[in-house]
Amino acid sequence: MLDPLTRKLEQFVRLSVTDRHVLGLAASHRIRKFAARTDIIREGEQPRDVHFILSGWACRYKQLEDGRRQVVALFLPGDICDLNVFILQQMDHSIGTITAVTIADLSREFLEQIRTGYPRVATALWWETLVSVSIQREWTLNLGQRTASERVAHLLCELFFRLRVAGLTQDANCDFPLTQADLADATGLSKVHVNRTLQELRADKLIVLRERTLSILDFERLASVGLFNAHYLHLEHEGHQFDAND
Amino acid sequence: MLDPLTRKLEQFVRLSVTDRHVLGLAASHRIRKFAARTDIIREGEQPRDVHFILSGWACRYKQLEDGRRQVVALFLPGDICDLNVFILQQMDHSIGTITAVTIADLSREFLEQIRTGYPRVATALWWETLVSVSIQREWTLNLGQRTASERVAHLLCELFFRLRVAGLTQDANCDFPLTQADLADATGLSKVHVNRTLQELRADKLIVLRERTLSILDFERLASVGLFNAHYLHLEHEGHQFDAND
DNA sequence: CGAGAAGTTGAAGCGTGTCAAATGCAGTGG
DNA sequence: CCACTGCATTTGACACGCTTCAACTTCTCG
Repeated sequence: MLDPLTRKLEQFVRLSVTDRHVLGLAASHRIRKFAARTDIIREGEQPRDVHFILSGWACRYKQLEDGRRQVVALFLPGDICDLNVFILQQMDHSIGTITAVTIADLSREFLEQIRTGYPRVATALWWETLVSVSIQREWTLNLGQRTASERVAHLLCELFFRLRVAGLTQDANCDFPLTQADLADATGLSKVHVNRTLQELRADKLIVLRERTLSILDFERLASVGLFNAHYLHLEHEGHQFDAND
Repeated sequence: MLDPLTRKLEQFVRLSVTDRHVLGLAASHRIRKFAARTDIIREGEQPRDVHFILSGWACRYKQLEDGRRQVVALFLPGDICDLNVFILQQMDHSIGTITAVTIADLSREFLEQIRTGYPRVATALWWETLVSVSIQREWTLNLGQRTASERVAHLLCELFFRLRVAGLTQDANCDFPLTQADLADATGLSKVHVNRTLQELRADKLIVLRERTLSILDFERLASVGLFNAHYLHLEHEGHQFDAND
């Protein structure tokens, strides 16, 4: 079994044995665990490390002074939070856990070492960053243009897709620890309306969602309801020019 | 007068004479002009260069199949579009001009040269990228949580702030080439509602906006209406550890 | 078994969208 | 110089998607 960081980056670039070795070391070095519903880092704090999620779900969120809360990104196992954000002086948002989470801290020094000595790994990290930015743009589109049912359907498609790539689905099923309140914060809808929207999707025989498990009954139709097109996830893996030869 | 790319990057990092020299060359090498309301690159195409905006306004936008359109970012003079996006196979969005625009194309080779030989410049480019991603997150918050008048006020504050940093304001005034339709696409509102919202801001003596010129009558109050806080623009310039000594 | 969290339901209100028409403004050609 | 054209802005009336509030039910877990 590959270590998770190698697995993640090989989505983008084929790595050499030494590449894998250095990643395996990095991802097993400093491990931290967090309980569900706690903050890993808060707005205003100074970021120290890059976080690699080994297990569990987390989110990036921003809050307005009056308490309104927007989840601006969701992190699944294998995701990397805030590559090189330590260039900035302070966090402009917080990162909190949804479930219990295990992370590997990747140090500034490690990343510097990658940058200078492991170009393919650096490329893969770049790629991962660009994908997460692309997802951010798609969320902007989601919030700005899609209706409630489109938003929810789109988000479910995206998450299922990303989980599948991470090997965290069984057939059409996956763990789904988000509460309706979480979905509301991520889609910019009220809890009540998320509830009604989910009922609509259930009534249309598109999904089953109960006991923290999601089943997609008809991905095609769900994708069409959510106007979902996976292009923005950039999973093409056609970067053969970057592949290792050894 | 500094060349514009040096000016931009010195927002973040103090550069050496050689740093400036190489940037001056890069930003004067391949220059292209585009008319207003044309596309620089379209969704699905393969990106070739990074674009540095010498003059004019442009935007990044995404469209749904049925025509709904979301502006996900605005580019002002001095902004850089899509740093290193050429790692990806194809554009997941389009970039179009608002006004006539002049860009300098920065080649892949130039950026590679920077990465290996000009670490402070590379850091500054990184910083610029991280800021643009931070802006993207703030827009997500804007669309997800703020009301119509908050959204518009917030956007006006952000643009005025960015223009000021770029030296493109005179006192409380600036050129403002966005139409109400553009504002609608950027804020996820309808044109009609943007119109009413602007009237509200005008009635409250917060702004004057006519003949493509914006005047901010009371920035403090406009910022408070829009729940605007400039932190996310990361203009602190405290990265002294990165400054050049020569 | 009890208590708090998560989910569900109904009713009412409002913020924003939609539609349609009028006005203003700038550029173009006769 | 004026009519013509087209785009941007403005206005009014109405519709509706979503929010809010409040109560109730169902889960979860110590």
